[in-house]
Amino acid sequence: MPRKKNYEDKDVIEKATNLFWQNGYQNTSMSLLESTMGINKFSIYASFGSKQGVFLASLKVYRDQHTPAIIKLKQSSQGLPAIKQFFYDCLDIYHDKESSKGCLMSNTRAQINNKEDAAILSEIHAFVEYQRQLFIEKLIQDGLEQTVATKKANYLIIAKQAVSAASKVHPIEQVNDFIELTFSAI
Amino acid sequence: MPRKKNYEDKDVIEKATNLFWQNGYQNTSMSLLESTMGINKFSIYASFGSKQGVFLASLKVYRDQHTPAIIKLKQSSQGLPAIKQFFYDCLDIYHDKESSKGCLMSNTRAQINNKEDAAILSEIHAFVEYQRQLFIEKLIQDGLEQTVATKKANYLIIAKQAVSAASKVHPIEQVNDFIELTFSAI
DNA sequence: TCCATTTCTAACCAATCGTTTAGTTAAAAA
DNA sequence: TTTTTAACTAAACGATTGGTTAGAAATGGA
Repeated sequence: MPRKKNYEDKDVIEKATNLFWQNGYQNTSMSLLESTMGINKFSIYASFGSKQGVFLASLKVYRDQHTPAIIKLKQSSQGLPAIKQFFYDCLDIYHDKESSKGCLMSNTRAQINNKEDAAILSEIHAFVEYQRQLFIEKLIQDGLEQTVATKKANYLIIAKQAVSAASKVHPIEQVNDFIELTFSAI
Repeated sequence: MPRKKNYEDKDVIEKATNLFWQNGYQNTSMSLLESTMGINKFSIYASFGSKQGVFLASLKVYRDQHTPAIIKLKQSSQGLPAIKQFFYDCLDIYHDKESSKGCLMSNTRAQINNKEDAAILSEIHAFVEYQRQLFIEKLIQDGLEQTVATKKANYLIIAKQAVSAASKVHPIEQVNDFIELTFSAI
């Protein structure tokens, strides 16, 4: 009996994701979201509850973009080389015609320090922790001991953060060199 | 003939520096600066022109805090080991009773994306580029070729960014491990 | 056709942002 | 002591922030 929505949550949240990715959470205002998503503030709040709600939904969209690369890594028979390939696959995700926007998760963690954004930080932590566990799994698959694998996974997680930050500032060749040298260390 | 100022620019800008370092540029409001610096908004604008002016002055204070570590690196007879020591010296600067605030320059570069903040980004770029050149200089001192030294310096600059970001999130032992593995690669 | 229900538009809210200004106070030159 | 000049206080500026709401428009079952 009610009136029908003339937009799909999936469609508008994808536009929001790209906007957050470009501008960051704080630098993306509700009015900008309004015009980019193509729907009214009322509709945004009806569908997502708050600006943070829109962002959390965007993080899920962003997370899902990694699923192919994650599956590829998970199912690889190789260990360390597959992790390196995963670095390059993610680097591809960061890039968007000529320039890199970096990793939305890493970007956000660097921009947020309010306590009220705990839900966001927790989502980011889960994203990173999942990858860390996956790295450990693959390194053990290579025959490494648990403690050694963990240490190297910690190293790789920090290095991956660096790849995200560096891709936004440094030329792609320097980022590639960084990845190669990073993996030559272990 | 005029009335005397009852504050020193040097004193109030030091307080502003710590505030920016804790909260970031955008999350530090003029009212917060007012109360922390202990002077009125009028005085802030009289002395520094704008919020960006306060921040640029803060960046200079921050830069100067690195002078001892820079001199130590510059005058060292060692090459790569001295650079590693420089990493640890900077890590000390980031730490402030129990927790790390990271590098103010790195933090800011990760937080800023407005075009109007070009002056800030240029200051940061100069800070980083100076260190990159210094790394190249020390690596050549080790007997490396120019091109090889440059490649390794690029790697180290990205790694140093990573140290800053990681120090804010990961336990100190993991950051130390990262530094050791980073330098074992070259 | 009427009614219940939901989405839409558009104006509006209080709070806060960085910045400015009118008016007062203090201090040194005259 | 008077005058001049700059530093001070405090209030307000217009713009923008995230968020709300009243009422019109649209839908489908009765």
